[in-house]
Amino acid sequence: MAQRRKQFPFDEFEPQWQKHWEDNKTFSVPNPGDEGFDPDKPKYYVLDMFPYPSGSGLHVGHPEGYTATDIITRYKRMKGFNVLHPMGWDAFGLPAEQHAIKTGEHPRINTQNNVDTFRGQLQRLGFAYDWNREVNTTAPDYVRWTQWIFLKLYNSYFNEDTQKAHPISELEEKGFSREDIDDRRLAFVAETPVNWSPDLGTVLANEEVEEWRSKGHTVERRPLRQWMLRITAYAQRLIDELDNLDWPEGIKLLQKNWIGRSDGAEVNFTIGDETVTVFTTRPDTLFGATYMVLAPEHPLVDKITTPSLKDQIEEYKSRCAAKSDLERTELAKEKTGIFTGAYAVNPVNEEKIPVYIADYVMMGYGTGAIMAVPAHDTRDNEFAENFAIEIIQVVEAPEGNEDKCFTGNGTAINSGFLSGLSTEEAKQKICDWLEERDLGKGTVNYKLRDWLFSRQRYWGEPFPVAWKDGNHYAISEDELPLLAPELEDYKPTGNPEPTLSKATDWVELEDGSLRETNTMPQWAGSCWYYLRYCDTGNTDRFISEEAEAYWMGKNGNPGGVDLYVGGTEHAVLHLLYARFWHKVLFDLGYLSTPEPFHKLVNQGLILGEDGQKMSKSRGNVVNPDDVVEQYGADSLRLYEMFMGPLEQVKPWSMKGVEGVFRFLARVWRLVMDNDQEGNWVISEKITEAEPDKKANKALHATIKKVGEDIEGMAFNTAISQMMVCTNELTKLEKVPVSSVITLLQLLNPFAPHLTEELNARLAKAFDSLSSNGLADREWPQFIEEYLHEDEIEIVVQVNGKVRDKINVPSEADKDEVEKLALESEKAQSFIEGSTVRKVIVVPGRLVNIVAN
RNA sequence: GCCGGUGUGGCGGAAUUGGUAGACGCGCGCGAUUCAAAAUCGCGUUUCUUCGGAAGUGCGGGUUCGAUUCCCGCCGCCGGUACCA
Repeated sequence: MAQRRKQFPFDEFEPQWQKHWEDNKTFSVPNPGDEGFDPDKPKYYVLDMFPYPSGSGLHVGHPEGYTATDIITRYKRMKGFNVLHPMGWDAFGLPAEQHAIKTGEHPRINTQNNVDTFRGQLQRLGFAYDWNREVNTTAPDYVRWTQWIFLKLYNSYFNEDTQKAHPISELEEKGFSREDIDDRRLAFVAETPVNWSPDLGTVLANEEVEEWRSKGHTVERRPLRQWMLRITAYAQRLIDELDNLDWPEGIKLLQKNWIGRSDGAEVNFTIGDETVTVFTTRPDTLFGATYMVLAPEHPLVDKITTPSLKDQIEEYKSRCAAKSDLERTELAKEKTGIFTGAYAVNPVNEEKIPVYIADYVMMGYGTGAIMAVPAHDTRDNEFAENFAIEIIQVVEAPEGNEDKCFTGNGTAINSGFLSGLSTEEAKQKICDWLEERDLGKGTVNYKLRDWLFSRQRYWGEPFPVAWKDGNHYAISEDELPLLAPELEDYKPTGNPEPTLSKATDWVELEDGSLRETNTMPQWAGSCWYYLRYCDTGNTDRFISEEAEAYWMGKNGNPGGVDLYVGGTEHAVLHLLYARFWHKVLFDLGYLSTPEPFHKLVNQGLILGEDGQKMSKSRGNVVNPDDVVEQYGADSLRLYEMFMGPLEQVKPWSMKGVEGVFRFLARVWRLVMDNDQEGNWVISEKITEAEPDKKANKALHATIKKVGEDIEGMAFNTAISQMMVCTNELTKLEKVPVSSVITLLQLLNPFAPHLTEELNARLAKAFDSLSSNGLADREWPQFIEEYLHEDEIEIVVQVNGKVRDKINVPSEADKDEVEKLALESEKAQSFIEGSTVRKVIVVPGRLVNIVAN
C-alpha cells in the first residue's frame, strides 16, 4: 500500500485530531463541584470492561466493544448528556509475575510497559476516553482502596433478619465471643480443599484449573487454610435483584443457574445412635428410598462402617481421593460404590435401608448424603441396577409417559399417607409432617460456594491483616496501602507457603505479629474499578459521596452504570463478584444503588478470516496496528461496526475493511477534489444552495435511521444508511454544503477523524459555517415532513403473489387504493376467469386480491 | 445429557416484529476511462426457465388472504455446563 497512492490522507490528519482532542481535553468531564460542571445536564455512564494489559498488545477483539461505546459516548454528548467514559487497566496477573520470575525484574516495570503500549494503541484509534480518569489496579493509591474495601468485608457480617450486611461492631456490642464473630465475618478464614499447583506455586480457583492444566501445569487437591468471602449469604439477593436489570436474558439465566437455587428438604435418618441428614428436592418420594449413599469423604463413614468391611471402604476412599474432579466425572460412566455394612432407618416408615458410599455423591453439595430413590432418579436408578437394589415405584406418571425411570411430577402411590396427592401437595405435606416430629424441614440449597479469595502469588494485593497468637486482626486503615516488598527473587517457594513469606523482614512485625502472606486474586481490583473512575484522584475516600450520587445514581435505575459492554466470558464470575461487593457497600451505606450495572451488552467474538478462533498457533491473528497503518483508524472502527450485529460472533475479512475504506474515500471525494498540481481542494460541486426535496428526503431519512440505530446499538445498519445517503449526495450536480455537514455530523461518532477534518476544511472555505468541531455540536434533528412523499409505490398481489407495482397518491384512502389496484392490467390478467373473493389493503404497503 | 444462541445468495449480513425476501458491503461479470494497469465511475449479479413464469430464508407439518417472522415436530453448527441429589 505504501507504493499505492493513498485515496485520502488519513495518515496525516488522524494523528493531528488525536492530538487536538488530547490537548483540548475534549472528552474530559468534570465532577459535581468542579469548574465547568453543568448540573442541569443528565448523566450517562458508559463503561467498557477494562483489559488486562498483556504483553502481546491489543487485538482486534478489543476495539469492537470499545468502538461501540465510543459511538454511544460521542452521540450522547451531542444529545446533551454529561458522559463519563473512562478506561483503565486490570493489571495484576500471573503473566507479569512469570516474567518477573524469569528476569528478576519487578512485575511493576513489565506491567507499566504493557500499559503504555495499550494506551498508545487505544489513543491511535481516537477513542473519546477521559484519560484524566485512568485507573490502574496495581497503583498504590488504588490498592489502598481495594484493601480498604476488604476491611469493610472483614468488619461486616450478614444479618439474616434484614438480609443485609451490618458492621461487625454490632455483634461486639451484643457480647459475641471472638470465635463467634470470626465465624460470621464476610471475609473469613477456612480450611478447605483447594486446587494447589506445585509448579505455579499457587492455588487456583476451580474455574481456572482447566486453563492451566491444558498449558501443562499440574494441579492437585489439598486442604489449605484460606481466606474466603461469604458470597453465599447473598445468593438469594443475587438471584432476585437481577430482575430489574436490562441484561440479556441468557446472561441472567447463566447467573441464576450458577447460583443454582434448589428447593427441597432435609430429612434425618438414623444409623444406630447417629443421625444422618440428607438433602432431597423430592421429599415426596421418601417412601421410595431403598438405600442411602454417603459421599466417600463424609465424616460419619468411619464410624458406621462394619469392622469387617473397613479395608474395602478404605481402599475405595483412597481410590476416589486419587481422582481429580475431572476424572471423577469422566470415569463415571459406570456408577461405583461400596456397601458400608450399616443400615439407616427411614423416618417415615421405620424401614431399614442399606448405606453405601459412592463417588456420585459429592461432599460439597447439600449435606454430602442422599436418600436414594431408584424409581425416580436416573442416577440412583443406574446404581440400583448395578447393585441389584430394590426399586419401589412411588410416583405415578401422567398418562402416556413411558419413561423407565420417571423423574417428573405425578401422583404419589405406595406412599402411606401421601398416596393420591400430587407431587406438589405431597412435598408440602411431608415437609409439615417431618417438621412436626422434628425429623426434618423444608430447606433451600444453593450450588454457589463461598469465594476462595486468597492466592499464594506475589503480584496481587496483600491482605491488610496480621496474625498474633493464632488470631488474625486488621491493620489500621491509615497504614494503607500495604504494599508488597521488593524481592530479589520472585520464584514461588515450591510449597504452599506464599511467595511473600520469603520477605521475612516484611512479614515479622515488631510486636511479634506476622503479616498475612497470601494475596488477593485478580478479581479484587475489577470488583470496584467502575466506582473509582467516578472520582479517581480522591485521597480521602474511595469515591466521594457527591461523585457517587451523581455518576452512580440519579436515574431511577437499580444499576448505576448506564451501559456496560464486554465479552461473555465474564458473564458469571466477574459480574457476580462485582455485584456482591457492590451490594455489601450498598448495605453499609456507601452507595446509592443496589446494583452496579444497569444495562449490559455482550459483544460477540471476532473470528479469523478462516472462521476459526484467532490464535497465534493458527496464524490467523489480525493486528489492529497493521489495519490502522494501511487503512486508518476510522476504517478499523467503521469496519468493526459494519461487520454485523455487535452481539454476534463474526469472522474478520480484510476485503470488508477495504469496503468501508472505499466508503470513507467516497465521503472524502464528495467534499474534496484534486487540483492540477494534485493538491486536495474543496470540490467545486459543493455549494451554499438549499437542498432540494430529494436530497432532503435522503438526508432526513438518514438522520432518523442513524439516531434510532445508535440508540438500539444496531451500528451496522446505521452505517449502511449513511452509505446510501452518501451515494445519493454524490449523484447530485450541486451538493448543498449544509447537507454535507449534517452527514458528517451523523458519521462523526463512527469516523471522528475524517469527519472533523472535512468539517474544518469546509468551515475555512464557507463563511456561513461554524468553526466549532463536530464533537461539540448538537445532534441533528430530522424533519418528518421531508420524509413524506406525494406518491408511493404499492404492490399489487393476486393470491399472495406479486403481480404489479403501482404508484398511488400517498394520501389515497383504502378504497381508492383498492380501486386503483383492481384496475391494474397485470393484476387483471391474473384475475381473469375467476371471482374476486376478498381484497386486503395494507395502507402504504400492498393490496392483495384473493380470487379463485 | 441439560441450558442458551444460531441457521437467509459465492461470502458478511438487511427486512418497519405478519405485508415487495436478499438493503448495504464483499466477490464476480460486462462497459467507460487509460498506451496499458491500478485507482475511479456506470450497469448487472438467488436459482431454474419453453422468457409467460416457477421455485426459494436448515428439514417436515400447521395457522393465515399473506410466514424469514407465529405454533408443533425434527436436523446441523457455535457457546456454556456437567453425577448439584
